[in-house]
Amino acid sequence: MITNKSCIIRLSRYKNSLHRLRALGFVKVFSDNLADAIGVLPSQVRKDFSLFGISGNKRGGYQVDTLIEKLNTILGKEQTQEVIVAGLGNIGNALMKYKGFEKEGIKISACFDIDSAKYHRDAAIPILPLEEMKDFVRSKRIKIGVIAVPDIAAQSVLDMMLACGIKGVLNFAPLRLRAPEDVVVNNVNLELELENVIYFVNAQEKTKVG
Amino acid sequence: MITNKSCIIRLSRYKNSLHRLRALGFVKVFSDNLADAIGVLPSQVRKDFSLFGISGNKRGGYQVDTLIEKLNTILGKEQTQEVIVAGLGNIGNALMKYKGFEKEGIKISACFDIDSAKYHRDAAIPILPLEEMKDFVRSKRIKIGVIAVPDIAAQSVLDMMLACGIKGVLNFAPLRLRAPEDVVVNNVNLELELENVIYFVNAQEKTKVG
DNA sequence: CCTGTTTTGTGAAATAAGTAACAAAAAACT
DNA sequence: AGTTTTTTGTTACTTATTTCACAAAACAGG
Repeated sequence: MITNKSCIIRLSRYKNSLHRLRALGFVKVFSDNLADAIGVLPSQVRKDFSLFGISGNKRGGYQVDTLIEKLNTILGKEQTQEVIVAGLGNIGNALMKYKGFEKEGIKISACFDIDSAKYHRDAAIPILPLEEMKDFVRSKRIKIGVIAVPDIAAQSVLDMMLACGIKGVLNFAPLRLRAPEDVVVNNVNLELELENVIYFVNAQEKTKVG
Repeated sequence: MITNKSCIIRLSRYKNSLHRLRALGFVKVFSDNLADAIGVLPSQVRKDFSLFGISGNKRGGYQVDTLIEKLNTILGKEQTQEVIVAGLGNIGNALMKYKGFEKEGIKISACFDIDSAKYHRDAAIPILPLEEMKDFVRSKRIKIGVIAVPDIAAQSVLDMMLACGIKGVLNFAPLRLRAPEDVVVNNVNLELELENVIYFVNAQEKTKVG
């Protein structure tokens, strides 16, 4: 099992670029096309592929269709992935309306919230009470959850998800959650991402002056 | 200038943890408290601090207040950072309503969109036509922008921002944007983050079986 | 004031990640 | 058919990041 997160992220990027290239009429690509597209060196592309046993043709490059298929297999996208969302605040709402997931084979199957005013059982994406999470997740064998609840509730929602059998979580709450080793927690922290930009802009300014 | 992005991200995390620790009554902390809080080793904490010339007291640890101040200085947070947002779709909307920024000293000064139905000049955060970006950004000397527009528009919005003098961008569009070397572009791609979780969950499953 | 303990700060060692280089394969051209 | 060109796949090299280890400083207790 490859544990290098940035390598997996690159695979996703290759895949995205390949979709665009295919739309432009490309039937085969070379490592330097992909490298250009995502901003790395061609040798990085070949190395990444080599790690996952993806091979092309010497001088012939890679067949776009085959490559996309292989990447989808590696990334676990042969079938639609169902996920649940906890928390129907700003972020939860945006995620539910977000069009980007569907075309990537990701389906939000339900949203869970604590506020009964928000429940909407018959919506395209049903909004259910937290108490129903266990039944829902177990019956549908869902493995992936998104945490979009306020900080204070995040750990208890994670614990609830774990109890339901969820094995991977995307966490938007800006704190470190405790989970067993075999559970994947990926954090997205918007303040932090912005702070990062701010730091580098300031640092840039300083070096320019000094 | 330190160019190690993950190091800067850790600094932000230390700062966030320190706020929580302070709220709990901590006056001083040790490297292993912070290490625990963000999930790294104590030596990593000390090394990060050492890189930025942050020092504590041997045996006495670090004063929480002083440490927060130093981190804020490094992260460029002595004064409120103003940012603009382009695109009032799902993500743009969520960002504008999001409470997390304010307490981090980040202020969304305006939002720009192409759709005249959305304009709202007198709102707390004004929603303005894209054409007004240049005047607005220049008069307020804003350096940071957020791109939350559809893929196809992303590059042209970035170019517009660059022409306004924006020096750092947080990009939510799932493609690589071209920008000069001295401009910071930080990408947040939600599909990709989820795909990453999906990959590791699947990989976990496989190793368990095989 | 001395001894023992704790915790920092840093230079050295280990690990991980990225880059370069080149032989081998495949296609194109003559 | 042979030669040239192109592009992969992999090994070796380089750079970056993390972890270890320990001396030096600071405090506490007798």
